[in-house]
Amino acid sequence: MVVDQLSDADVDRLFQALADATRRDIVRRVTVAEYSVSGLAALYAMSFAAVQKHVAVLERASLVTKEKRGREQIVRGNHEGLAKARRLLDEYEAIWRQRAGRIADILAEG
Amino acid sequence: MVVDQLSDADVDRLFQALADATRRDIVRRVTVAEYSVSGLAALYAMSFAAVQKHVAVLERASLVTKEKRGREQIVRGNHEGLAKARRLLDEYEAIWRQRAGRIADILAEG
DNA sequence: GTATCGTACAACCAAATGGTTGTAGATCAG
DNA sequence: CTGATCTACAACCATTTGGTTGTACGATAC
Repeated sequence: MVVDQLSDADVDRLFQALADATRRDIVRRVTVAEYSVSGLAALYAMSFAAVQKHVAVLERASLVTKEKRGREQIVRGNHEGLAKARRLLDEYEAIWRQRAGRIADILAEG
Repeated sequence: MVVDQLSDADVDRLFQALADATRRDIVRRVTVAEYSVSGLAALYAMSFAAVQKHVAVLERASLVTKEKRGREQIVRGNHEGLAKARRLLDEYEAIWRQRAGRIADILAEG
């Protein structure tokens, strides 16, 4: 049962966003607690602009959300994006199990 | 409980490999049935060499395996890679649920 | 008001990506 | 043996990516 209405481009963006260690670390951190962009930037050995770009990539992939608070931009984990990624991998697993089932059937027949 | 011994680079390769629609399609197909590299190449509007590169990316990410049979190279889905990716997302989900639990606790206290 | 902080964004650069064509080595068919 | 098929890989090209520095602007502190 296909539930999500995700275009190929959406899925590309999702996995692409997850394909970087710094971004995965950001996702973990903002899931546990709130961070401003500069708060995040302070954690990594790279420029503010670089971290800001990473956050933008995660936002486009629906893995985090940003909310303006005063002059800060608060970054939070977005469960929806993560859930979508998981559901996609679940579909692949389902295909795999079907295949395993068919093989078992064939062996049972033979 | 962390089970896998995956380096950041391994995880990068995994998600990077999944971040392309052609490659995801290849993974689905070779999970369902066996294909030679040229058999796969016939399915897509791109050169044999391009498809071969995609297969190589998937192989490095442990999402497919190749096995020589005569002059053909048979490509099959590799469940291990897929399972690793899923387990990673499961860990993220676990972090999310812990967070949700903490929030529930705070609300219960307050 | 002025200085500072947090953010956004442009311009730039090196490296990686996703594609191409061409060449060459194995393997199989006749 | 010869020719066709399957694969691998190099060289090349355009675009994207992940980083940099610099500039600009709104919000805050003094």
